[in-house]
Amino acid sequence: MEPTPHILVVDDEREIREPLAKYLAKNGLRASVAANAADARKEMKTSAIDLVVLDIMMPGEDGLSLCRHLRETTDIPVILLTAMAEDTDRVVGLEIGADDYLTKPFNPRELLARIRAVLRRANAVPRPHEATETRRLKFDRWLLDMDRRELAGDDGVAMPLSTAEFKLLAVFLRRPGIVLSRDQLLDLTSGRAAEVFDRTIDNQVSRLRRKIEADPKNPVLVKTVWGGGYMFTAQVEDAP
Amino acid sequence: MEPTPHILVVDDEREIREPLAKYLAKNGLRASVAANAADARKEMKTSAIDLVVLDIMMPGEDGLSLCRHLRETTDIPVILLTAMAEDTDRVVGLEIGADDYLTKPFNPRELLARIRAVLRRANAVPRPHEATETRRLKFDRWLLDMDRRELAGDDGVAMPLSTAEFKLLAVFLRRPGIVLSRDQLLDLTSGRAAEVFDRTIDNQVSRLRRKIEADPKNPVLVKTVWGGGYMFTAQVEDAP
DNA sequence: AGAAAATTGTAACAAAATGTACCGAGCAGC
DNA sequence: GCTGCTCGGTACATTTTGTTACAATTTTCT
Repeated sequence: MEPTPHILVVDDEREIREPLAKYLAKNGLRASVAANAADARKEMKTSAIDLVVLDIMMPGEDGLSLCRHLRETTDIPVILLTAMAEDTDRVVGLEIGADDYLTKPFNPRELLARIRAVLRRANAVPRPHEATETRRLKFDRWLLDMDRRELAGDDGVAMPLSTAEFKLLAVFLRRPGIVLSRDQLLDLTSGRAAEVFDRTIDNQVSRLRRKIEADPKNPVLVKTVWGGGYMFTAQVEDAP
Repeated sequence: MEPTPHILVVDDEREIREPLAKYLAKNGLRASVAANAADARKEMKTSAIDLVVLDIMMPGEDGLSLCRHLRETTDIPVILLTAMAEDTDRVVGLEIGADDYLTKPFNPRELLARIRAVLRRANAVPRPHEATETRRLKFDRWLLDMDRRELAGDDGVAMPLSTAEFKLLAVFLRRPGIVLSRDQLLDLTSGRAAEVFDRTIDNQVSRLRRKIEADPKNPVLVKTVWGGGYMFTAQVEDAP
């Protein structure tokens, strides 16, 4: 997949953040930095981040909050940095779903080892629908075969999908009931980052609607959330 | 973006209540306090509370009783504080339907983390298969599907709602019979704070009325409270 | 009561965001 | 090469939303 994993280091202390990024870059990883949760979110919108190293104690939005957000809206692995080795912190951090944690001060070499371990684990454990299990998904009056990349109606009639349409639909089916911004969708479907003013997703949504919505003028499956993005709103279930 | 959640701390000990509210306020939450269950009820009638932190052991009306009441008449999340870590307490508290609990003495940071977790859970659009709660609300002659973001009349005819209209209606339905100021509504719907003189909410109420009121000139569902704001006055019930 | 002030309703306008027709570059297969 | 399809970019129509202005309404003040 990815030749060089891209790590995002989020820490409000420049004396931690910068040398750490340099160290990671020196050891064959791409590294970006962010000084707070807001910057981190921005960075993740424009770059395809593979793993986040996150300081739990930061001014503004709490690290825990960002971690939980990541856990719930993406499946990007997170390694927490915490200043104190208190039990409550460990429990809370892992409850939220961090993949690992380190207590400051830490040995950079150990962090590197853990990053590699987590990435290995993340790549080994397949994402939900890239797994061997659910290869056919049912929604509304449609059935999508992920292997054949074919969409068929209730009546068995096939609806041909282009590659981009299939990818977009697959992304939606994996995240029903969640608002996805255009940036997220662009990143998730093609790995690109939106430059100036990108209407690509609008067009693809328009094309997808034309194929799967009964009445494309009044979309029911792919709702647009004004100022937010798009949301897939339909029950999705496995079809064995 | 996100409206500022408003937390109500109910505890009879001032030494707990006050510092806790200050701590929450410092961490980006709005916080009110109440010393007993009666005050808590009063406070909830005048403010739009998003979450209640409730000490289970209080003189007068019992905390458990208030919790049960909240659970049965609203869907405002509750986090219980309990002095004893006994099994009976945990069982009783969760049976009643508290969303979480902590045993005193507790780490404020942990409470903050749990508050955020509960709020996120409450705000998150649930995945279809988790959607066993109340995602369809009935009022007057209307039925609002929170998942599909669709409003339908008694006769089944759909009434299209814009994003802002849907958000406003959803906020009202979650707090029937409570006066909401324009500031609160602006915060709850769009997360904005009113600058100089903002008639945005007036307009959105006007537009919403045009769609859901039988006679928009004589509104029955969304009453205006002169000098106070607006109040939704209609029975709201779950529609399974 | 009547006048004045405060507050609300909403039409009208402006700004922002979205839908989609169309065009052309790229790319596969022939 | 040619043909047909895909897909991103552009342009323009449409929709949605915030702001302003002013009339209507309610309260307050003589």
